Amino acid sequence: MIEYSRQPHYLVAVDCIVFGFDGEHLKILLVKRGLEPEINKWSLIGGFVGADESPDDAANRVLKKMTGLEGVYLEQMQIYGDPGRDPIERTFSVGYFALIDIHKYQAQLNDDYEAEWFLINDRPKLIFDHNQMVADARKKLRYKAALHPILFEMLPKKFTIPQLHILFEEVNDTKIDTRNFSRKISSTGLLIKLAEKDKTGSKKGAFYFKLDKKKYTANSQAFLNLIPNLKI
Amino acid sequence: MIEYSRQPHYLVAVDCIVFGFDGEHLKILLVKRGLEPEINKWSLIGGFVGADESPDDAANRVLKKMTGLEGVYLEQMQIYGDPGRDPIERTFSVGYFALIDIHKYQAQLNDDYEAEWFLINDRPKLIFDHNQMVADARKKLRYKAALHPILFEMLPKKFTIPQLHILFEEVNDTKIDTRNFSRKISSTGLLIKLAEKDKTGSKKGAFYFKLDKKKYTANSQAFLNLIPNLKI
DNA sequence: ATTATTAATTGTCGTTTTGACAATTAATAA
DNA sequence: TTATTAATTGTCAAAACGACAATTAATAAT
Repeated sequence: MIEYSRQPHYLVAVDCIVFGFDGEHLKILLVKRGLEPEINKWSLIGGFVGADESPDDAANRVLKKMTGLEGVYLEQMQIYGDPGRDPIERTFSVGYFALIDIHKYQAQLNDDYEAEWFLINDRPKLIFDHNQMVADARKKLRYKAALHPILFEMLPKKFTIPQLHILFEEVNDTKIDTRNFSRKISSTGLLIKLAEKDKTGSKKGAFYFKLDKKKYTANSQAFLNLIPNLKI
Repeated sequence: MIEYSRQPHYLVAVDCIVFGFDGEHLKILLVKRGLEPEINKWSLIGGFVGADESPDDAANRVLKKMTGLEGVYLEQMQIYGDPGRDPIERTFSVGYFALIDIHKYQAQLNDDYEAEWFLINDRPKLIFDHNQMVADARKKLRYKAALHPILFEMLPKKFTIPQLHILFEEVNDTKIDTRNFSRKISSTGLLIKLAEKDKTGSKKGAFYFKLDKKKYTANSQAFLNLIPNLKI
């Protein structure tokens, strides 16, 4: 008879791929690892799941510590649990991706934890299977963002259509026609046009928009087909 | 400094929601639990992750044992890890859902393991958080099946359009217009019409179809929008 | 042999969505 | 006043969509 006591016990951790957008490029937040093995090498932000917290709790705790932010958009990807993925001891890791407004990130934490933002396409090699995690996160972000309005999570409260446009192009690594993009975004009914314009970067200026929070909350799970000619 | 040795260690398990289709209704496979606590109560099929296997390995092992099948369609849902979800000891469980051809299921295993198929809408209460897992699995199955051609995994090699139609209606718990359904399924180009007809259940008979394996493999990740007026 | 019955199969049409395409507008700089 | 630059908006044909019911192929009944 199988009994609990005879079963092997393992460490369980979380690792977060933190995405941000600086107005031009998609970025991820990495830290220099603070413990052996592989100390001082670049890794995802993460930590062990404590005795009294769920994996989601642990991810939120780690995010709070490393970004200063609470209530971040967080999505569980999958569990990474190949034997030997951690050379010291069998460790399972629950992978998450997080979307944050990079401007809310508390920059002093860079020094505190040796954290740094990297361009998604120009990042250092990471420890263990973290490179695979990043690849998986990018794929899942692309998938989800094609169907659901989640990319707003990476923009400030006021943003312009051109900003949103660039973000979509960055995430999907493709060019999107401005006319069709505007029409599609507009047809979601999720945006509210503000009177103010963003004059940085152009003479004409681009109108600011904000999210219609009510509709956004109500429609956050809606299928939207936001990417033309989508193939995954 | 955080060190591995000071961290708590936990049990890690897998639990599988096994879906099948008997031609009329969606069903799930349940077993009477063979160990304390909650022995002899209905539960999902599952087991602990062994020292030398990944969670995917463990899920496949458990599925092989309980259904006799290998290479089953298996999809990881999420990890269940609330403290206290298992009253004996902190245990994480990786939830999977599996789609199998119910006719390939080896029925003698019913007796060997006290396993039984239940209508998805008429099933016993399950142990721990397994009821939540089933609800999550149903939702995820619906989501995935709306976008990707995965329901074929629950049908035999030869199947008819009416069979497929009923399966879609069962999964989505809604009526779907036959004309629009046929057109949409046909437009995927995934089906090959056979000469043979299925005469059971109607005088006219319904033509058998089979999957175009090549296109299926190539398109298994394609977005298809298979459900009309989809809201999730 | 003809008709009745039953379920499978197929077709139409107006509306909406899509994707490919470039001209216009609003502001500042020259 | 004109030039410049980026934001914004419009058209059109093709495809996809959803709502709708008639026809067909087989067997059973008369």
